[in-house]
Amino acid sequence: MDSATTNFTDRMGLLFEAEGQPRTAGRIFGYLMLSADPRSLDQLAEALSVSKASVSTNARMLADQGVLERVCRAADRHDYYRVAPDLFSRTMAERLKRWQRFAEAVGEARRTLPIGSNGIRARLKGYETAYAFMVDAIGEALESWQHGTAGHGLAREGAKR
Amino acid sequence: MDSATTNFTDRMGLLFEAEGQPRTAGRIFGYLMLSADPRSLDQLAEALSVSKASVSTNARMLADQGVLERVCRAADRHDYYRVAPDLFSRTMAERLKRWQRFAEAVGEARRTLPIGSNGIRARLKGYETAYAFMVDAIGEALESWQHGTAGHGLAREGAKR
DNA sequence: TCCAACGTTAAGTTTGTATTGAACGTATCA
DNA sequence: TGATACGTTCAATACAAACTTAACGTTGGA
Repeated sequence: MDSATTNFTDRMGLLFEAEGQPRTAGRIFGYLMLSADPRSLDQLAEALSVSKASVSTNARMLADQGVLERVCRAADRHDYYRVAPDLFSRTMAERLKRWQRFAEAVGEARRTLPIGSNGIRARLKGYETAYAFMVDAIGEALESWQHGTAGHGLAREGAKR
Repeated sequence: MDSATTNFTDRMGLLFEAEGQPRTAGRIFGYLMLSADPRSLDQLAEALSVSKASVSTNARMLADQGVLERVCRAADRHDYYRVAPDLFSRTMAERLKRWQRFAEAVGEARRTLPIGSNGIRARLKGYETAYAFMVDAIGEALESWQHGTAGHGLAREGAKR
């Protein structure tokens, strides 16, 4: 494993950690980002110097999130993982979901707040409007990216698979 | 403290936790979201049943991030905190920064990868392009929101202060 | 000049979470 | 039908992060 790969791998570990995810999950992701081919659990455990149990848990979690994809080869009992072809869309969608959870909480607070809190209610409504606007804008941008109408001159993500 | 406030406060604690931040930070934020006036450290500690030290640390961290704002009253030695008037912009800007850190790491990997990894390099370039596109789109959306040209019919955030 | 009320910092403790090694269940091949 | 090679799960451990109590430095008032 070359030094560029090591650097990137560990850096991803820290970035994931800052987002509240296990460091190992980030390192798996980083390593797979720089892998030409899908990797088996054993390969990952070996390359990252972590137990196979940890790799299994973290890789499956990332697959559940849509960050990784599990691929099977015929006549091969190994599980292989790679970065999801539609990583970008999935990540964005996940982010939108989180913001929506926030907006939902704000909306519920606004509706259940005791009477006489009109100033606060107005403020909350403002936040809801702002987030709805942004979710909308991002959703549209995502849409236009996926359909390759963004004028960036590249095939859309995952299109060739 | 009414039940709606308690619910929202604790819910924010959990949402913050899922984002990798201390639960107390989220609860402070939630409580201030529903407070008509700025609150002192003592008030926060009392309302949230946590030590003043914890409130001090977390509130200052949130202020550093631009989530909260520290306000001073003349002839009063207390620090007061409130939710930042431009919370929405600041939060979005923070998110963009995080994505940029990710994109920077990808770019550096692409440039330092050993020779002969052309397939990977192309893939990385694709991710960089995608993120650049999205950062751009969000930046523009943010801009149009701030200038009140989004057609939402509301004054822009923080405008009245 | 002392005292009291702040916010901050530091040390110690607790709590939760990630990782590990081992046991388990399953499937494939001899 | 064993035996082996998988991935997963579980209990125990190790680790890291957040909170609390206590000490500290500073400021304003008696």
